[in-house]
Amino acid sequence: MKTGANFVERKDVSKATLERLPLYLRFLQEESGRGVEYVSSSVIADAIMVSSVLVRKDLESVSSESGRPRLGFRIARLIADIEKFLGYDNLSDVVLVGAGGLGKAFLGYEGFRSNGLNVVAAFDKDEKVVGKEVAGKPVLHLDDFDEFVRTRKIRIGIIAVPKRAAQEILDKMVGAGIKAIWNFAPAPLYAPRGVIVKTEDLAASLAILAGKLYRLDMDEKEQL
Amino acid sequence: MKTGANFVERKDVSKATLERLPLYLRFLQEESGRGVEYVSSSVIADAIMVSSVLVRKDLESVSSESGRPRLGFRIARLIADIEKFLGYDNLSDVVLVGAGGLGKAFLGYEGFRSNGLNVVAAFDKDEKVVGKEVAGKPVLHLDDFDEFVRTRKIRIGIIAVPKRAAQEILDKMVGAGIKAIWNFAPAPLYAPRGVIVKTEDLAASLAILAGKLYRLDMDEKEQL
DNA sequence: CTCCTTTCGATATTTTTTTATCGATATCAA
DNA sequence: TTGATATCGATAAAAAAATATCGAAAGGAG
Repeated sequence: MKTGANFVERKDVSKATLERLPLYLRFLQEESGRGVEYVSSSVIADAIMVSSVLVRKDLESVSSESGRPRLGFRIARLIADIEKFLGYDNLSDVVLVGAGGLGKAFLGYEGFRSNGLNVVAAFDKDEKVVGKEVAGKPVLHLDDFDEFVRTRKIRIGIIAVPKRAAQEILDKMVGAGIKAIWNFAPAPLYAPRGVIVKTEDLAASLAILAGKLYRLDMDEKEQL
Repeated sequence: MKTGANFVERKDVSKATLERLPLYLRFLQEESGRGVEYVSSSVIADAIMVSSVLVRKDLESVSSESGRPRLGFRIARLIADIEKFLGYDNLSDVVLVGAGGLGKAFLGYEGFRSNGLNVVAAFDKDEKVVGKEVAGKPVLHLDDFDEFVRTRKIRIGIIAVPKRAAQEILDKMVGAGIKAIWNFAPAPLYAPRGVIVKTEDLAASLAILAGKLYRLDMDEKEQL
């Protein structure tokens, strides 16, 4: 057999590190907002609930400046470094396909902007929503998708359509030049090499949580 | 310093395995629906985009029956085993706090049900939404939260409120006896031991995707 | 100025997760 | 019946990620 997923994942930081960086960033921004100038790895560690060694290791890969003994890291610099590494310095435009419940929620979701992301428009086929605005963002007809994306050179797309339509939308996105896709349809999708797909299975995520709870209960019973 | 996160995570399966099981389950259910009776590890592997060895290893931890050479695994049995392991055999009731955009989306999200989860009601303070129904689920006032949860013995909660209210809601949930919390507010929350919290940072997730794309671009430029 | 404490950063170690390999076995076809 | 082969499961190896340890440096206290 062949070994599966062989996605784009260059650069030297681990996937796990990549997932922690935004958490560090958020914490640092908060501290910075409160006037703090320096922060030690253990403070970050406690806030994020990881070990301080891990924090230092993570920061090492992105920081342009060493931490200073007895003081810690310069927050301002750290923020700049992480943002640069994550690509937040150029606000990324994002398009969304599917203006149902979840789609609308994204249009209004606070916090994208602060992470350097900008959902510029939604697309749908349903005449009932096309032409309207949600949270100030236009809902356009899917027929206009291709041109819109091409002319704006948008490279990030969110899929929030029913399962059965998801693959079709993905293909459409790829055809329009989109390079990174965040998929919320509960279906595995196939994309050509060079296109990054992250499927976010909400049901599965919640299920994992429920599963943990379940097995926790079991353990408790065993102990009695 | 102290080593960080020390959460509930007993039983022998790895976290990574735990995250793949629902994906296997979904795939198996689809196949089963199409009348297939047996499936080999490589077929699952291809669908989920992992290696077949990994699939066998994962299944080993939960399956009550060995796979059969040349045939594969009995789908029906596998589904039952995974569901049992994940705790899907007792439909878990879930409550949601925050009936804004994201909250409403969850109330209507297809796919929870099929994963053994049942969002029974939403709670909010906003009089404009309280008393209404969304996707057939009632939106109740937050004042009734405690009683509702206690009498129904609900143990899973979803937080979909603005950041500033999140910790308060978490405390309320814990007070009402909830043991597992899925948090969508972009804030780190603190919970007592024994309560599982999974913070789902949508902005960060999208940011990670954008970051990958960004660094991919960088690499391409370097190569030219 | 000197000592003390905090914190870093480098290295080594452990743990976890994934992949590779290979003999055994059960089904299918002739 | 017999042989070919897809597929499993066990074991070993590799890779990846997290943790432990410790000397060095830098700021603060006396």
